[in-house]
Amino acid sequence: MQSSAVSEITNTMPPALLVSATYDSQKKSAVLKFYEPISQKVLLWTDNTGHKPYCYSKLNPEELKFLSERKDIIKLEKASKQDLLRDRAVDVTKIVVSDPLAIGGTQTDKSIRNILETWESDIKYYENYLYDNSLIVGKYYAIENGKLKEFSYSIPDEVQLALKGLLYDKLTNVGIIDTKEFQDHIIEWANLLNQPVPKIKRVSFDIEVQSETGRIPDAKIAEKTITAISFCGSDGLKEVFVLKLAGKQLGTNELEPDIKISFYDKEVEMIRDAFKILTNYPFVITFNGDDFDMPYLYNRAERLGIELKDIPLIMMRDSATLKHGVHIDLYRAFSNRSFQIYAFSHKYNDFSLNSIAEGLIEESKIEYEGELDDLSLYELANYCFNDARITEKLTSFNNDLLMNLLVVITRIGRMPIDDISRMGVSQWIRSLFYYEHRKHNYLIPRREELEQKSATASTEAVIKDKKYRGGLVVEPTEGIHFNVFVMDFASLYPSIIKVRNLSYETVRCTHDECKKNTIPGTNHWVCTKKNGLTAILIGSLRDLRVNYYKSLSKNPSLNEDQKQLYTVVSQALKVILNASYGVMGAEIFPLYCLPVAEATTAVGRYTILETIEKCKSVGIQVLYGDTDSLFLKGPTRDQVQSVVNWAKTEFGVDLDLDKEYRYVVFSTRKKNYLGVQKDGKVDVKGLTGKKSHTPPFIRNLFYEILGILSEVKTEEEFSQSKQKIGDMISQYAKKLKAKQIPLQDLAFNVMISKAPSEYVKTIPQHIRAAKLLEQTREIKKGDIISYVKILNKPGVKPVEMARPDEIDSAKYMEFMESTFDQILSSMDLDFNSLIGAPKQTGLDQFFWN
DNA sequence: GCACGCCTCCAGGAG
DNA sequence: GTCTCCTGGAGGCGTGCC
Repeated sequence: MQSSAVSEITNTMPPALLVSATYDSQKKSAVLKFYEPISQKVLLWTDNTGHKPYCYSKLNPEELKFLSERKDIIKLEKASKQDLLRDRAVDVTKIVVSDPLAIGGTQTDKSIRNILETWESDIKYYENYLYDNSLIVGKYYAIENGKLKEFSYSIPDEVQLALKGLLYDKLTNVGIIDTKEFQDHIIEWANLLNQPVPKIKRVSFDIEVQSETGRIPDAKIAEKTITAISFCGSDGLKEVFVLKLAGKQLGTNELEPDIKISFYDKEVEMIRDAFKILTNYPFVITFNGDDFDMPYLYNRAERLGIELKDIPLIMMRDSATLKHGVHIDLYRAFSNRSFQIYAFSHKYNDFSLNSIAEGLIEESKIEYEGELDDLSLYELANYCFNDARITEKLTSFNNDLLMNLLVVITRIGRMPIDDISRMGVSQWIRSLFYYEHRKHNYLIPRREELEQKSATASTEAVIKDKKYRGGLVVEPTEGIHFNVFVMDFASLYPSIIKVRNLSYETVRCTHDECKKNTIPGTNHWVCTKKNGLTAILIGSLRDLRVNYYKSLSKNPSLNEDQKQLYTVVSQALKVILNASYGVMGAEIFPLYCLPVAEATTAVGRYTILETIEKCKSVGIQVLYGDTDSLFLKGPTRDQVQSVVNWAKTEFGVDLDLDKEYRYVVFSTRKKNYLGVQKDGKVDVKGLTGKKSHTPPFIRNLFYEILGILSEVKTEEEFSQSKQKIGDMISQYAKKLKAKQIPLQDLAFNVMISKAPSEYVKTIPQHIRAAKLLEQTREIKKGDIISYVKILNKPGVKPVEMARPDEIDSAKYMEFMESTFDQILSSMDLDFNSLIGAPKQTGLDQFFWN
């Protein structure tokens, strides 16, 4: 008999991490999920305080009397809330109900939010429960005598000391933010974020299913047999189940010796055993389990006659979870753009398990010839286990980086960890803001109340169809520049939000006397009487990251584990802060407020423009700049310091030295440059040669050229390098002309961002190729299409369908020319003369000679 | 009929 | 389903020329 990883809490619980919350529709109560790190179990706790769902109305209880006849209405209660938009108290009626569906159900004639104008009726019940009880997911709690109690680990002295230093640094509080309220927030954040993150016990699993050629099995029907199930646990479990099928070769066992393999005669027995393993772990990890593995297993189990009570899974509208444990679908987590860019620095380009694994952990899926169904049983086992192993490794590399990040973001967003892993930044920030509203008894505004503010934009975007103007990009100074300093403003937009007190309720506030506190370049003004909620929340997180965690993560007196935590916290803050401005300008964000986003970028442009003027006035040449960065040509330390000090006192922003380049090459193009740092490291920005869709042979040539450039130290060496570069390019050009380049290396790799049929306005090249591919296999959005350019008809063909003799070499030469001109033109080199083509006729001559 | 210029769509990237 | 700014390739369409 296996012991379950889960148990119901009766009366007591040792300190455990609050990880998730749900609603139990049978018991009609909120249920909390705790992870207890010593027993490594999930503990369930059902509310015993009688908390009930509710929403608010501005009608008084008398006017709402007609509701009291309903059985699902418990009571109507007078309440007073603070209305931030109008800066005054407001009387409301709290409508308390017995079931969340009474408020937000789909029955249009019954659900209260459909028949009345209501406030705070679009919040999930378990979220309400968390907010009302000031429960913070990711915090430790204990239970004594049936009562929930906060639990805090003590923080090392040197960490507390660093915090004090931050609070007494007066310079960090330029602006009108009230020091006391602001500093209380900082302390509260630090105490929460400094709590240790426990090791989370987990298992990953993966299933394989029989399938027809090119068809993806349907998880809803689950009519095909499950042939293998593999598991990989953080505790060292390595196990794979394989179904013996008639006519299948056994093959030879090439599994690593520590992997346990079991063969089954009956699929249903294999599934039952799989359920035993899954219930034995508090956390279950999958790759695409929401859409495939979990529903397939669930529906297949049902189809094979396993009773519902014996299936430990729960299917929801667009996700899947466990009755007791927590399910994290890594496909959902890694698809989050904020994670992809800010936490994992764009090391993977698409969201397939293989790309993510190659980019982050240098692992890949096992390749096989032919069909999966043709593999021997041992081969299948090996393939299947490898997927589970990679999936687990994606959560454990870098000392459990991903798990730790999720826990820390959970703390900031006050949101269950399974929701954090599935939802975007706008949802995280929504949750954080709702929590804060409840904490201070502020009424959360309805969308319509905020819409009035967003109706009028006062700036015009540079790009057509955009709502407001964004960051400023300085025209680069063309040429090669030696000894270049890159300065950047630390968290510019969050700094602006803090210093200018920006928030939905403070921008264009109701007070007449605030109207003279204007935002440059707009007709907006900002409140001078009250601190903005956004300014406090984002501002305090910004100060923590910039002044505290960045240095804590390098503090030599701390041990590795501690430093690790602070690095993770710093990264989590980076993710949140980078998104915080953007959501203010996103309609899907419930507190969307266009003037806040507009004011933020307007002040950003003002700040960088004024700083450029300041640089000029102290004699520094500014070569380029983009939004929050400045490229300075050979400034002295003193010059830099004077600008830094000026920016701090004038605007309250931190201007930091980001990089020193030995030299930088600019063309006339914005967002396009190449820089070589003092240690020879090459930075390439925006150039086509680097882009992921560029054919490998051009990208390889591009990187070889960068290799040459990284060696260059002086202007003389630079001239010498030109010869080498020329030789290299003409060598590749000759190969191309002679058709010696393998087809694979000629392929453009472009992602299809919607279903092929949805391209109606124009048919791009990769879609033309995809349509040819569709004849043999299914094409979904998110797939990467590999195609080559050919001479005939549509001009493109999928690589696997093309022949070497139909390649359009001239097209490739054109692409090479434009790609390398991006660097060559500003180095005084000409592509055509490099490859030995005559000036006038250029490419044509080169080709037909 | 076809070269061209102009605009739009699309993808990928910087910040 | 955070945002705007920028580049480059190709498709689509109208215009004017032969």
